Amino acid sequence: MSKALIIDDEQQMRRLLRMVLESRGYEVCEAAEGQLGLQEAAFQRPDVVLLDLGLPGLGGIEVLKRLREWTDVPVLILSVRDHETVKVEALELGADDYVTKPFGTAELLARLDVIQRRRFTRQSPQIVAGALVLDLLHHEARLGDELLKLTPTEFALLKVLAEHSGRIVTQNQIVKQVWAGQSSDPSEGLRVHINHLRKKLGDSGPRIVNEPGIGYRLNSD
Amino acid sequence: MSKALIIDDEQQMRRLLRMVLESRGYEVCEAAEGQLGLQEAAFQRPDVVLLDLGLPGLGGIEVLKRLREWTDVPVLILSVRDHETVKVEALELGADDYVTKPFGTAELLARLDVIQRRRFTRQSPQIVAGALVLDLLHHEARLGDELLKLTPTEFALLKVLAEHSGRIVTQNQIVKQVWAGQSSDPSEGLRVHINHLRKKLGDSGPRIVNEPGIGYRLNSD
DNA sequence: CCGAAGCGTTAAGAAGGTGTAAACGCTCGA
DNA sequence: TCGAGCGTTTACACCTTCTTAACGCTTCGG
Repeated sequence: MSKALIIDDEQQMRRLLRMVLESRGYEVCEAAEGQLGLQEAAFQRPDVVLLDLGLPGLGGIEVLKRLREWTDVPVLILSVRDHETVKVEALELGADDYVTKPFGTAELLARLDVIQRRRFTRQSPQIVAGALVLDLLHHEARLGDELLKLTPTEFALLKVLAEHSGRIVTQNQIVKQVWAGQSSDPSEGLRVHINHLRKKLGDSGPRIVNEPGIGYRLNSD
Repeated sequence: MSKALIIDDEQQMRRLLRMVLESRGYEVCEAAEGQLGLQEAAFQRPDVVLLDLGLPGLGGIEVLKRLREWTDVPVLILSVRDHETVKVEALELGADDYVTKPFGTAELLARLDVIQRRRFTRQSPQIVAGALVLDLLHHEARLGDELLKLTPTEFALLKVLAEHSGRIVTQNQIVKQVWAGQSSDPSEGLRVHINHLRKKLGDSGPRIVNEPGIGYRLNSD
């Protein structure tokens, strides 16, 4: 049986959600405030979290952020606002889906189903090259424990190199994949981005070595 | 789960293909136009591409050509035409197989299976001459376990020699292939590059022997 | 024996590719 | 409207690679 954690300050909403969820066979626990929600999450280890964005005190976004620091539990966002920015922010922080109040119970349950099903099949597609790990889903690059701060172009570039880790990738291949379908000729700028990447990768991690006249190679040792 | 990319301008065809593929467990993405198809291919990284030859705008042949500039993803050609010439052209450009519309779903799936199975067993085109292995795709030259560090010219030169391993290659032939399309006359400099190659090949591996007045020969023993 | 032709080897200048920093222009959000 | 972040361009120093030239060696025919 799955366990669900509700974090919402309105008691009425909590009661409604509890009824719907219990009727569906969920075990339910609640928290009326952000800080308590985090404690409950750590203590109860729910299988899914329903999080209201309009929390007093510690806001929903902040709760989600702290939650994501240590767990990947699926989070379904509840909000009366339909501000696109907040929605996007929440999803980028790793929320799994979003429902706008008021919502029908059918819609809620449907989205929960999707999340739960995804949970078992999901594992982020990722590319590993030595200590370097690229999480394609979350657009994250890690070097050991450290989270690299890469621009989109840098990420795409590193992705191409890491996909063929240890082998040469032609400059042509790199340009075609990173700048797919663009008319401008970035063959000059490629060197600049390589330079940036090398700086961010540092001295200890994998190295990007040049094969003069041909292309680049990512050496993961 | 494998990911398939459909590039076809007819929506009906795309829908049909999507149904068939998804029922087989493929994850499907689509593009209705050639240029978009190329972008999708770069972005989505499909495991197989289904490409219609009769595309408006950027034609199917052209799409295949550009695709092959940077990826080896298996491509299955779809076409209403049964023109032998186009078929041959596509296959020579590196298409993996060909289905003529209208086609049965069984036939389509069978060919996809073949392509997918081949994908895992396939290896880069390479030239072998004794202990020397030239990987043309990755621009790598190996002598036993050792990776040779060759300049582009040296690699091209060694490639010509290795292709005709054990046979004489005329100086003329060498120059024509290595310095194809260049105006300068490097017939003098050839000796220098041969010299460099011999040094890098060492004493134990294959030897480049001279046939006075004629050309060179690569002896793989 | 001698000279010429072809080849191997080395060195040095020329050409082109690469690393790096800085400046510019663009987009997007505050 | 402004500023931050990012992509791109530009410029220049540096290094690799290519080419050219020179010289000594071997071979072969006169």
